[in-house]
Amino acid sequence: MSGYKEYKSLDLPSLENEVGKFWEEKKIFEKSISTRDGKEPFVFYEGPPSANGMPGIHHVMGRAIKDLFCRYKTQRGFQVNRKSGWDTHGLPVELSVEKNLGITKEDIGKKISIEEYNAECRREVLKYQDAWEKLTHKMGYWVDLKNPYVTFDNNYIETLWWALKQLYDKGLLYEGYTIQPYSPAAGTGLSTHELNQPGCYRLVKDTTVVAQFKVVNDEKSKFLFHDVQLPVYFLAWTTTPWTLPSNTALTVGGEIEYSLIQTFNPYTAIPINVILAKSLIAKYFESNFENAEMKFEAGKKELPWKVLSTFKGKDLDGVRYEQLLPYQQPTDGDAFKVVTGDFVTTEDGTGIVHTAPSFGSDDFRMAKKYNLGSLTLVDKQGKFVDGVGEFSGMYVKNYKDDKNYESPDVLICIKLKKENKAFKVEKYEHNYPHCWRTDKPVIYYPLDSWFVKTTAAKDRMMELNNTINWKPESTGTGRFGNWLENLQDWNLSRSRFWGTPLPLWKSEDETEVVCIGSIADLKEQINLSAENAKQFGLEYDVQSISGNLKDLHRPFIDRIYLISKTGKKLSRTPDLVDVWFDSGAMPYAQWHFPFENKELFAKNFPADFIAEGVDQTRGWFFTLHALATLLYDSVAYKNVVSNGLVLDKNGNKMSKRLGNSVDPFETLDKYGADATRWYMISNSQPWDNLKFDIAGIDEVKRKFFGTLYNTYNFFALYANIDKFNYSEDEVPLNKRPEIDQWIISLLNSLVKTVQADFENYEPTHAVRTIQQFVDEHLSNWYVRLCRRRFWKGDYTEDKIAAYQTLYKCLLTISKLIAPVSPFFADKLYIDLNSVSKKENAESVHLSDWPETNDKEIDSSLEERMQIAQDISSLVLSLRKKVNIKVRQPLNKIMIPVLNTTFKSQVEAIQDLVLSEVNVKAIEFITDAEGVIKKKAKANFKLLGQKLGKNMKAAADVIILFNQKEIAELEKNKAIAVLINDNPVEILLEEVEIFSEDIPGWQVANKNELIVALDITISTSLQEEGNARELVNKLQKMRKDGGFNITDRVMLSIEKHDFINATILNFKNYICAEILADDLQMVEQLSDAEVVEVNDFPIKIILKQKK
RNA sequence: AGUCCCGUAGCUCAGCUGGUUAGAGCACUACACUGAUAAUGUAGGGGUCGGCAGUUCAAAUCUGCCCGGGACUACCA
Repeated sequence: MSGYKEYKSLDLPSLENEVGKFWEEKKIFEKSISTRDGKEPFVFYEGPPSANGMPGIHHVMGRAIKDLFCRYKTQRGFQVNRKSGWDTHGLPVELSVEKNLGITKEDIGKKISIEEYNAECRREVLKYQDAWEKLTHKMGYWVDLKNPYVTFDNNYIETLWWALKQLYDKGLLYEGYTIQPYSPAAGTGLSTHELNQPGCYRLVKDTTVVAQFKVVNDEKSKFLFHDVQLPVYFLAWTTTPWTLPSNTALTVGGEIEYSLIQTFNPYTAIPINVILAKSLIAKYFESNFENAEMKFEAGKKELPWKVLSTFKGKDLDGVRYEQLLPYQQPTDGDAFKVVTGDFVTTEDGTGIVHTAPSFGSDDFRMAKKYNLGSLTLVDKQGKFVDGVGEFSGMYVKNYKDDKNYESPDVLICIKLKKENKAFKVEKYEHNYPHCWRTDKPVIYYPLDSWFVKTTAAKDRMMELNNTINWKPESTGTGRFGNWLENLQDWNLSRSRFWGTPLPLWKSEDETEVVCIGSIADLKEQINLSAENAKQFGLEYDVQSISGNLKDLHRPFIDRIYLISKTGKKLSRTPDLVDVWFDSGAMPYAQWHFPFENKELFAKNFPADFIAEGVDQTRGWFFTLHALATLLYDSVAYKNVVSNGLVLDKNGNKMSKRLGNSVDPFETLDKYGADATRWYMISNSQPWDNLKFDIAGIDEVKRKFFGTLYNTYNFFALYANIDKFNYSEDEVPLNKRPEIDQWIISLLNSLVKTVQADFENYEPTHAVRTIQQFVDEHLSNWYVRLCRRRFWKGDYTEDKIAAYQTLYKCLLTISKLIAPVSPFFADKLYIDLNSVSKKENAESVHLSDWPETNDKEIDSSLEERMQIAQDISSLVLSLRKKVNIKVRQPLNKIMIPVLNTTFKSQVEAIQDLVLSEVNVKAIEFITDAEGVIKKKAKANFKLLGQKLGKNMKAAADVIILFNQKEIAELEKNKAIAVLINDNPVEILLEEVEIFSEDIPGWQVANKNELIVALDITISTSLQEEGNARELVNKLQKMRKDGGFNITDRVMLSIEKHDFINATILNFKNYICAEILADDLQMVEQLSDAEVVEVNDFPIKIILKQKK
């Protein structure tokens, strides 16, 4: 029979390689699903990564979390399908293609055809697929890579169309002309997601101006001119002076108080009256010069001012003013008047907001509400259109990196200053969004877009969100909840090339719109178009148009046009769909639902579990949720883990630029996936950021895997000698020694804890608990104390019990760690099981989660063992204090006992302790002898509630209780005392009674436990100590001599006064320990080895018996 | 600017619903032990629990404000 595999060293990477090959050959992953056929599914959705970039170490983190719960659920008996996916559309792909080809957006369709361009994107997008798959295998992430969903797939797109059509039919898809972030440099609108790439908002210094808008004196405004004949101006602040030519209104807050102030223009010194929010006066005027003499020179600081009147914003409603920069006038509505809006604040500016409907969304809203006209005097390239005087053709920001660039912001301010239209011009530092791709400032610009009316389902989305189990909870209620509360409609349109085309066909006059929900639908529309065309005598070649259906991307789809029944030509709206729609619709699209797999979909919706980075909260987590709510009035996922970032060891973000990023392949190659995964999961909660330190992986490897490996090797070594293969009947637990019962009890508790933690998506606690069990309890206590049981004596029931116990612990551990460290776990499982054949699973990942047995949990035993460990630790520390090595036996330890339960607890573990600390006996000291002095201490928790304010005084009283008082308390279970002159009865259970030091002994204590050690060494103890020392040296000689553990030996020792008696008295012991068949004392030994035994040189010859 | 998370030993982190010597591992130092040996044990130093206030008999723990780090959100003129 071949025994348990023994190992020379722990080499995780090569072990993983081997296990990985085994999984592949035996199709273990496939079996982990197929063997669960018919079982309850546990539905997991894989968030699709984009394979146009290399995977990073944070992907290992994210995937470790996903993998561990899927594996765990499999062990629990669920069937866990894991379809992989690739996110293939979107700007990042397009941009890297542009970069590769050295082109810009404007070149597409000119220098390169859309067809070629998109073909390039298709190639680019899976550029690193190999690397991703390699990482997947290497890190042991189990996901079905053979049948991934790919978002550029026609089938996938068809489902997206279906979803869009559903929304369209429900009236949840609409077209709107709105103000959106727009990057003139990139020539595209930007999504909020893109705008919120890290670093997009940057502190910039802009030239800002408080402009003067001259009030028209008429019926409405005459209250402003009542006292004075001076011109009156509204003061309005802007950080974007370039929008001033497009100003068509001013917005005030209806309830905000405004003041009319008499003063001078600081630049021209022309006497003026100005209007601004009362609470902001101090921002522009110094209190020193209030009501000063009305005299001012340009450039001086002493600007006199005087409040003439104060009124509410609503009084200004409808007041007209003269256009500030009259280059062009709006034709689409009223203009140049004051309106009221609730968004106005008095935090900065003047409380009067310059309103340019084309360049701000609040502005746009005001324009809609008050039917204001608009001026769009900047084109899509970001330059002023013709007809804006000297500014015509100028770029509003330096988009072209022109060295001689002059900012229109500055020029406009200069102009306004000269014309007595600027009250204050200054540089101002503020956050402003920039295009993440071009680094250039974004402007807000009116664009036509299609929206999903997510606001319609806002309340429902919030309700459904409350049913989702978020880890951590705060992300769900806080970050996600707040986001839902402030929900805006979802802007779907993207004017790009590589992505899912919007399935909308429109007539040129925009009166007719068709939304297509499937390829069949489109075919039908094409056939209908042919009929309609015939009716109107138009040409329409069904064949050539249908030829464009093979690939639903642009440009083919754009070539399809339709003819409506009124004879109008309908062309496709050229926009693409936001890529987040792609991934948000993956629950449906991954199955090509509803065109195929209806049942499969029904079984796999919603997901039980998803996990991604916290940065996906407003990304994937949102789009999944929004679409599920809108389409199915359901959540898309029931449990979601949002993990934090992986930072470098100093807590900085990893970036290629800083050179502090960690290569996942290198890490996995060097340390292995198991150690890396274990480190990541154990080091910090998944939702906290991980400060990734390579040294931590090393520690995990040594501390955890090293210990576990050592424990296994220890087991294998002796089990092989004894040919233990678990063929014997199970030794009943109650027939096994206490220590076996104890470790089994702990093991049961461990399984329970770990199981609960995994169920609650708390992997970190689970992993730490396992680690503690393996290190502290299994290795450093159980194995350490039981070593002799394994290598001493015959193959008795006790020995079998020891093997069975340790085997069970190891096998159970292999199952518990399988979700987190799948390779090592499987190796351990297979190595154990291949000899015992106790289980019939081929791999730990096909095995079932261990059962727990509450009857095997014995908390009083666990408590006892804790006492044993404490006593041992105290005795060892005492030995250390007096410098007596453990090999030197001592007579006794003494322990004061204050009650009988404690005494019986110690008696039960007496033998363990005695052999552990090498002492002959435990002596119990009771207070009957009067040796120990009792003390009492308040139980703060109990007494605090009872006494409240008197707690402190009571504690002081109790600690001073004398022996008599304590005796009374113990006898009567209560004692009456005076606390702050109040009579109070203190109950026995409200105090803790402990003993003070034992006078005259070497004592040590831990909390209430006190241990004293008798350190007198008699001659026989000394001899025994010598014997043990000698045995130790002989064992070393055996080992150095390369003897096998089971080899028998012959021993000769040269006589020496120091050792003669020892050998005489302990001959049998010595021989037994070192497996000597013969021990001879000789007068003189030549060629002998000299060993020091307790400082005396002893000559010895040790020979292997042939 | 708002929302959320984090701040405990040199490092990485525990410390649950407030309760009296604030813990563990790593690292460091010293000493032991050892047929699990590229392990193990014991002891030691090292903390104003980010700061300030409040609630309470009692605060690392609850509340408020502030500081520092991070994430997310944001047209704030």
